[in-house]
Amino acid sequence: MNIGEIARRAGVSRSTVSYALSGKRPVTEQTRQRIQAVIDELDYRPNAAARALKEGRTRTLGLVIPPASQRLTDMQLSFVASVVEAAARADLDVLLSPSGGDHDRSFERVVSGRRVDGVILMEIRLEDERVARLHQTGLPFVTIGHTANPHGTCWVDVDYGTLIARCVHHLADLGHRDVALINRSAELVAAGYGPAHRALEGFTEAVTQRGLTSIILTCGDDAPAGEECIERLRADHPDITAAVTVNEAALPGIQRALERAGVVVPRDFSLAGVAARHWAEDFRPPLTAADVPTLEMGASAVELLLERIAAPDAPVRHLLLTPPISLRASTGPAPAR
Amino acid sequence: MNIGEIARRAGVSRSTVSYALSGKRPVTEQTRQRIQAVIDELDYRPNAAARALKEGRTRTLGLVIPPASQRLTDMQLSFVASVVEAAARADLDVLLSPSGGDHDRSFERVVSGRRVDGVILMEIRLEDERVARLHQTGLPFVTIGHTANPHGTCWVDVDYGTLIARCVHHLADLGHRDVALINRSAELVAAGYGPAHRALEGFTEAVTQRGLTSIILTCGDDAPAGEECIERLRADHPDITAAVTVNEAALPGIQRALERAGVVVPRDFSLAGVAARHWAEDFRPPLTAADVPTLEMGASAVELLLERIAAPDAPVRHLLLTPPISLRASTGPAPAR
DNA sequence: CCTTGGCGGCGAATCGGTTCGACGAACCAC
DNA sequence: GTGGTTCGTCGAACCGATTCGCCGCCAAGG
Repeated sequence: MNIGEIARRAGVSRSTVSYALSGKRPVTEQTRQRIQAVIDELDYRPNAAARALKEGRTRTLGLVIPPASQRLTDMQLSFVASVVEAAARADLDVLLSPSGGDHDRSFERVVSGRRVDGVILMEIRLEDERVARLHQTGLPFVTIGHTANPHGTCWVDVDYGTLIARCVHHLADLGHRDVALINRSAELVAAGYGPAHRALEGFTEAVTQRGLTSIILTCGDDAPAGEECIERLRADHPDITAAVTVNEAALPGIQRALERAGVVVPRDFSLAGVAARHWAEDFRPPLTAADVPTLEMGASAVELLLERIAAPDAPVRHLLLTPPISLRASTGPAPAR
Repeated sequence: MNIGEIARRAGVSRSTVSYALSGKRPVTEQTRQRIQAVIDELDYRPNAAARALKEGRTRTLGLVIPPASQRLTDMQLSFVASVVEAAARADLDVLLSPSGGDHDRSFERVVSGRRVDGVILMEIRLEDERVARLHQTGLPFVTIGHTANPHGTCWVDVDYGTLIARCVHHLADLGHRDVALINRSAELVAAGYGPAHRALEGFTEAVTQRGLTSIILTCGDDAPAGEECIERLRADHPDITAAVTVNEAALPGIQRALERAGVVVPRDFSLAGVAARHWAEDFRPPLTAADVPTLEMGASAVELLLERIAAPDAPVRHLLLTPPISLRASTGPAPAR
């Protein structure tokens, strides 16, 4: 069931079948219908490999994900979903490539076997050798998140620094004088993970600006770590009244530890941060937070990538999103001493 | 940077380069090294499309996922991760295809454009037209979950019926006389979603066998639905003492609602079920549950698929897993009346 | 010295599409 | 009737790999 078979049965040449399908040259309505009839009958679909070989493009996007062995976070998953969704809308397929760990073979296959027309990279480190590698190959790519040097690369990101700073200002406005930052895990900070670093920067800046006492904590990406973190915080700083966080996965644990300690939010303790919407809404009471627009980010990443594939030499573009902070019910005035 | 370029620079023919790379015919160590040197220098990697065209296989697996618009559950994500992981180990790439909704174009591209060597299908409905379509195309495939007619198709699944029945027996052994089933959403049940149906079957059978009073509830796949479900349950049946569930995503809400109502688990109320491990462990108190072995299932699915690709006419194989129920702390003797 | 055989390497065909140049027929204008 | 267009179609080249058949060379055996 190749194009030759179709051509033979329809009594035309292979090129005519091709033109009938692509419309790149006119074909009589009559022959077009005859061809279409044969195609429908045989359920023919052109071979993707042959087409890719001749056209020099694969109609496929590569999506590089963190190694699957470590559980993907909800937010990462959400990016995957939105990228796949956006790609499907553009009639493109998505090839997954776990990178890091011992999976660099997969990454190499994808980026240098011309298996894809472009790549979307997530979970960017401040210094990321994969970015260097992609620049080297010349393959168009867009990152979700950005490296220490933001120029020269297309990316989409959330402005964690500004958002965390806004949260701090919000808490300061409410009269809080001591604020803690519940950051991502110590490993991620050590590895130079951008959001963790930028959250820290924004926090430090805002805290200094407002003359607040600050406490900085790292916390693993799961509920037990969140519990443990709040216990640590209350043990070391019993009179703390507010915290900001970028660690959405720890929220259920944070909530549990606060409840167990008899701390009423927001009467005794205010919490704000950056989190995907459902994490914020599932928190009790609902969390005042900037909702990370994962869907929009994935879609934008695909959009930027398609632009870049179409015009590889156009100047790079960036998208730094600063979604508004949704006031919910987890922040209130500082308790009187 | 194609194979011809390498051949020219190394002073050999294209076929020799190919043989040097594949080792399918002997090549002098000397020329092999000369070729390798050129390859390293130019960072050459064979064009995947050309190879796929000639070889007739793509070294790529298709993974059909539910439409990404509806948030994927944790378990689905876990399958995706484990499939990608297992495929990477076999040096295969994974092409993602959202299906359902208006994404059938993507599905069609993947299954009939010979873009992949085989397909893994998840979120199977009891009557699933995608399975029929795949049978029609003759493309090897394996499903995670199975259809109403389990014969004729390769699949890997968890035996929800047996597991839920075991949970019911466990509760009956503890003296509980009234047991509720907290199933998946009404929509899923209506759509003929296998796990929901089989959980119901197993539940009904066990409850009948032990002569218990049963209550059957459906519940959406998120925390708020879980809360609402427990409230409904306690309003309609205030004296209920035990429940089983296959709805892991509702667990946080279930926990919250029970706490709020002052119900102490397991003193006043026992809960058991089937859930991915971390859901069970995050529950307070930790949930007595059969841990769905998602990693193993994904890996097995890939394994079965590879077998099937190698020998398409071999008899189909099934893998019905019945993981043991881990006794944790959420079940106890029925309270005295 | 001639034959046989194994080894290393080469050339050409092939996979299944797309695309370019060309060609015949029909049509119009002069 | 002839020349120029336009339209629809065809044939052939091409994309970049793999693989089959063949050939030349050198060593071993008769």
